Amino acid sequence: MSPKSVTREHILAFLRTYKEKNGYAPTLREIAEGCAVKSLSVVQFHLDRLELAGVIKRDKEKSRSITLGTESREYERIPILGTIAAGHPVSVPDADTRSTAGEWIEVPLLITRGKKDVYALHVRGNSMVDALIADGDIVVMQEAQDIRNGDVVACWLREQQEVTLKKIYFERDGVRLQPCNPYMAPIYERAENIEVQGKLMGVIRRYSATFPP
Amino acid sequence: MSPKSVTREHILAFLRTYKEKNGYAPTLREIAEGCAVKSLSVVQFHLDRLELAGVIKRDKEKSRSITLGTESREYERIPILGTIAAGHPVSVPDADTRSTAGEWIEVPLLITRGKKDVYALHVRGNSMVDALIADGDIVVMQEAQDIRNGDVVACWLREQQEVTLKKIYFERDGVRLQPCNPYMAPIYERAENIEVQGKLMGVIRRYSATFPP
DNA sequence: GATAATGTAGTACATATGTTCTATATTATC
DNA sequence: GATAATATAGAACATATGTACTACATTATC
Repeated sequence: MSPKSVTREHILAFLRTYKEKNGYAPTLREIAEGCAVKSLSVVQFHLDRLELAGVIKRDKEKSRSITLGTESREYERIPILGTIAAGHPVSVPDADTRSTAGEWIEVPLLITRGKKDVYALHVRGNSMVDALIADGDIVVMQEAQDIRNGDVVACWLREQQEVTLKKIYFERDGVRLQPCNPYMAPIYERAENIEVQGKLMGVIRRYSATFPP
Repeated sequence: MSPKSVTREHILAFLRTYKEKNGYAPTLREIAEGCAVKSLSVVQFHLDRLELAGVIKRDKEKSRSITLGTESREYERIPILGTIAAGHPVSVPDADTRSTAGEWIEVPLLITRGKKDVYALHVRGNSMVDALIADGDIVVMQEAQDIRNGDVVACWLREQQEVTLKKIYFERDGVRLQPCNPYMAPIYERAENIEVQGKLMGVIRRYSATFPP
């Protein structure tokens, strides 16, 4: 049997764990040490083969530039697919385009509850303070399906050309949109004017420490 | 208005797009070139600030080791020490009592930034909507120390006998408390009347699944 | 067993890259 | 306007890091 190079497999495994742990790729010397290989050229050799096989990719003369072809997906890692702002509808890439999303965030199970089709959006601007959502927040959303009374949804108001985050109630004359801020009054819309773009699952806010106001 | 350092924001944006495009982080020189900054030390300077603010993380003397806060895959388990409500001061048990805390929550490192003395509180009531915090939210706090201008703090107003969450600014005649809702006006208090009880680090909100109204 | 294919070691080198220092400009604060 | 805080520039430096080359060992194939 051809051993298929145990060292090569070892290097590949090392790459995965190292990137998982550190968030960036190792150097040739770190690989050599981590895989008990005594020579840099050996690492070069195997990396060349791995690259030829299309398992990894790296850029010439750039340090720590190894990227893995297979991205390990795991746990509660969800993609940050874009930005939500008042004047723009939420546009979410197709499921297949999603793998290329650059930013990810891990959110508590408390929020996602293990649901599928969950993604996150950066919040830009202060147009959603009436939903108690601030500029810079990250909102966790689920794709619009099975919307029920009381769900907090992002909906696009066609006439007004804006996105709003409100509790939704389907009533006999139309739709009631209730702000999350209990001190604010609801608005009423015809069903044709609203387009539900996603269901709100949670909010993650972080107060930046050292930035001036 | 304070510019919030346009260069710093630029660098942060550059980091995001570069990592998204290449799969690994840029070097200091690449950042300098990409952000039209002429000096490496300027890049160093801003990276230090960004790291201090917990937005990025990087490892000493390692090239291309910048990771974005939103990529952090780690969690921290922190105790939920009690409840924060308008009419009651925040009472936090001693550090030694803490191990016996019954409730815990896992929060993203994005929020805690690995700091010590971090704990969580349930929010009860709607008295803090002006801080964009809703009934049922969980706030992540840090014990009151090293409070700086612009920090969001929980403070007990002695005269009024109430807790409020506001951005704090120490000015020459007293203290300015600025609501997080940018559409609301600040209040001014004498320093003797306020007692800072903790620094706000983050908020976790979960929208409960479809309770009827 | 000869020969080629494959894998490993070692070393030298150029440069890519983070660090540190000083000096100067710009902006806030009182 | 004086003083501090913040931001930018420039250069010198140490080393981290990828590359290139030769030599030797191990395994496969006939």
